[in-house]
Amino acid sequence: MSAESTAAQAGSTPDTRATSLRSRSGSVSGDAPAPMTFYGGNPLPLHLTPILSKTRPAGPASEESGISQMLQPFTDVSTGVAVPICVPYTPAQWFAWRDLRLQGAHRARKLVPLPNGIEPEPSNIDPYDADINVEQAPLFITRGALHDTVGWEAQAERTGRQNVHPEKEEAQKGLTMHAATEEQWNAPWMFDETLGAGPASAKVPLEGVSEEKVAQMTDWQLFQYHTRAFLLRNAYVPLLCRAVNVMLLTSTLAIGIVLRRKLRAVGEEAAVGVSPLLAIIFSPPSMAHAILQIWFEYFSLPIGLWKLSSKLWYTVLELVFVCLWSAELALAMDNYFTSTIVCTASNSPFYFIREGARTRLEHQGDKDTVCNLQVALICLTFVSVIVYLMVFMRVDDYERVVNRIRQLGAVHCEAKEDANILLTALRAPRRIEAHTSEDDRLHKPILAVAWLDACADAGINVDLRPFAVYPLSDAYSHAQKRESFLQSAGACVPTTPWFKRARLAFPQTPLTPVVHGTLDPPDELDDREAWRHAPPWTNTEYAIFRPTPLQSALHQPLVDTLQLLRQHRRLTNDAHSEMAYMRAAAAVKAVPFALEPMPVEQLVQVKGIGAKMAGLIRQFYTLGTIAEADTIRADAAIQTMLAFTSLYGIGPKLAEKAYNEGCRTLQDLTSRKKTALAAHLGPRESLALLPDLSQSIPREEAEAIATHVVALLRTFLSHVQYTIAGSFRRGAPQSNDVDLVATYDASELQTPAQILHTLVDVLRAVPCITHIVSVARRKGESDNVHVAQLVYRTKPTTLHRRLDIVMARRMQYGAALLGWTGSVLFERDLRRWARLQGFPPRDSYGWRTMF
DNA sequence: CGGCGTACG
DNA sequence: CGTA
DNA sequence: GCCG
Repeated sequence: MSAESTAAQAGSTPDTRATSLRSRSGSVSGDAPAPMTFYGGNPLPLHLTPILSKTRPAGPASEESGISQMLQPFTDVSTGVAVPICVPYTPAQWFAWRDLRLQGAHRARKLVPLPNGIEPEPSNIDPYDADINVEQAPLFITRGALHDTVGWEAQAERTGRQNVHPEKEEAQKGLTMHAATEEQWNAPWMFDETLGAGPASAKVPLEGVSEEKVAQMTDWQLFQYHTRAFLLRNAYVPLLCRAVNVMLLTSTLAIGIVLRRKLRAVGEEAAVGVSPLLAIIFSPPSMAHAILQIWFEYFSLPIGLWKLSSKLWYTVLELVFVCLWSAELALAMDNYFTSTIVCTASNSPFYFIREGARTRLEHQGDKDTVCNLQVALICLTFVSVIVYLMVFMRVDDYERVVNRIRQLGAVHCEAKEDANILLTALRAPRRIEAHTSEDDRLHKPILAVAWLDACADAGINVDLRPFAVYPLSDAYSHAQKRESFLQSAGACVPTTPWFKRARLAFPQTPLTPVVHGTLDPPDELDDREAWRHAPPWTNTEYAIFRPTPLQSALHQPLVDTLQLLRQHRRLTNDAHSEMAYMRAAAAVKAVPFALEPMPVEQLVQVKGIGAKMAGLIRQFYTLGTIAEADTIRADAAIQTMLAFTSLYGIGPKLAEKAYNEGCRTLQDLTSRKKTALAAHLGPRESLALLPDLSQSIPREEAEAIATHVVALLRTFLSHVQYTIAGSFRRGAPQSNDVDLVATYDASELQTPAQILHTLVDVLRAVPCITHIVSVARRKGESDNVHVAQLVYRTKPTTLHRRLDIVMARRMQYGAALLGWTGSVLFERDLRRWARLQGFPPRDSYGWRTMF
């Protein structure tokens, strides 16, 4: 909603609006704004909630890498009721808690060793690290700690393995393609932006195999390897095949001529029938055909890209030659056995006396020559037929490839523009260049078809580098610096999942204990008491039981890669797979020891990491990357759709739809019809706001916004208490939106919805909001928590900010705080666990349904 | 092999 | 279907 | 895609 219409609806003239703007701007923080007469409020002194002011003392926020989320009691000041809730904490508090715990203040727990593989090693481990050392604290049986966090009365004593806890919202910066400050932030996604691709001029490396591996190979393996590599990569292999074909035809022609001349010389033209003549007739067109095929192979459009009818005609032509040469073969054989010069021996079953069987060939040697030539003709014709049939098999191969693509769940695109990977039988770089755009070559891996088979055999997305028939961009090639098993599979097709082999190379290595955050104890350790009950890292299925750092000190790159895969699953509407990746990423992020040296068997023991994830993790630490992630990064369609979803109201479905309708830039989206999905923030406005909204908000500004809004709230409402929730509350140094959870005096008669509406009216009148994305409707009194989604901006010179204001009744304040602190995974696991415990369903804030 | 968070616009 |  |  524009400022003008807002002002008009508020009934103020432009002049008074300007005045009010000026007078407010000076009082954003600190002194309360002048009471607005028509609301008759009673402003209260401002005070910040402890969460932000205590856990985030002065200092550069970016240096923080502490644990961000734990279950902790939170006392409702007004009622004195303990409302345990998760709060963020810093490395300082983490160490403080650990100290307390070592002093025996922590709750009792029983250690259960991991089933196998990880034996406690009598090491000189710093006892201070003991509880985050997997060797000593892999699994726990603890008392459930959650019941008391949400006001459920019953405390079920529960045993459960606990572990993995994560967070989910954090720096997904790597996925934000368009930074508003950059030029052309709305430009379509480009491969080289993502991958830093250079000109594809490098030679395709033939080997991915280390010298040691080669040295270990037997001669036969070496031969096989080189043969495969040759057939797969050499540009002249098709030419060679055709050359062999032409040579065969030439020989056939020559033999036909020789035979014919020889017989003609003795007046016995019909001695071996007409097969030599036919050979002479068939050969020239066949050679022309072969040359035509060479031309097709090296100069024309690839057959795979032909129109269907052209392919059919091409096939028919092949068929014609198959027929001709089959006929010639049959005839030549018949002529041989029924020849009047009797080539067969008298003891052969094919021998029989023919009427007038005789020969004018004067010498037995001449007769033998003729017979041998006829045999040669038969053989050559036979081979020719086989060669033609092989061509047919190639045609069949195309169908096979298409089927295989379907089997693998991939999509076969008729138009190569739609594809993100190009498969080809072509080998000649020139020719590949001739039939792909530079765009294609830069953006899309061009692979031999064998890659498909490798993927099918291995059951995973196999490293595509060894199958490239055209130089890949740097991003694909750089990881080759690391030696890998995938590469030792090289150009050949792996027949077993690669991780089965990889196991051999990763003997069990001692685990190195590592601690989160900085090792230097912080200077001041306040709030010791508050962290008394913080749990150590535990191997649990539920995120809610585990402390999780905002960023993993050990695995952040891996976490980011898994998150990328998660995004891909989201865009491809695979919700459950997406969740698995979210869980896995979160699990990895929370793990306080290095996963890099661990073999698959141990990785799998981490809850949330299964066979596939373990394989991917091994792949990541072996190759330096995950093959599928590279594919995704190079996938223009995915990246484009990802950018689309950065608009408010555009999710996976709409992004896909728009992409299929031809949209390639964010601008394209706005020109689409029927796009206004979100109530007051359609694609057009969302796009206009994106440069602002994609910029992250520093904590200081979040506090300023909260202070300002609450000041306005207090002009008409008493006993306001508030907290900045969301990722800020989890310790994030910056975020993309501000979640403000507020509550008020329990004796107040107005409903949260009414208050919210009043507040929004005030905000509009100020004006400090530009858009109202949605506001709760005025409903019955039973609505205890309501939400307003706004776009906040004080003056035209500042950035637009997404602001969610949550208004909760006092009874729901703690629950609302918990609900709005997140992360998403935390919320889901909280509910999952609660349901498992048999807690009755309550609503999101503790009343009707479950959390 | 079933289930995977939940409410609301 | 999108968002929190 | 993982877990029970």
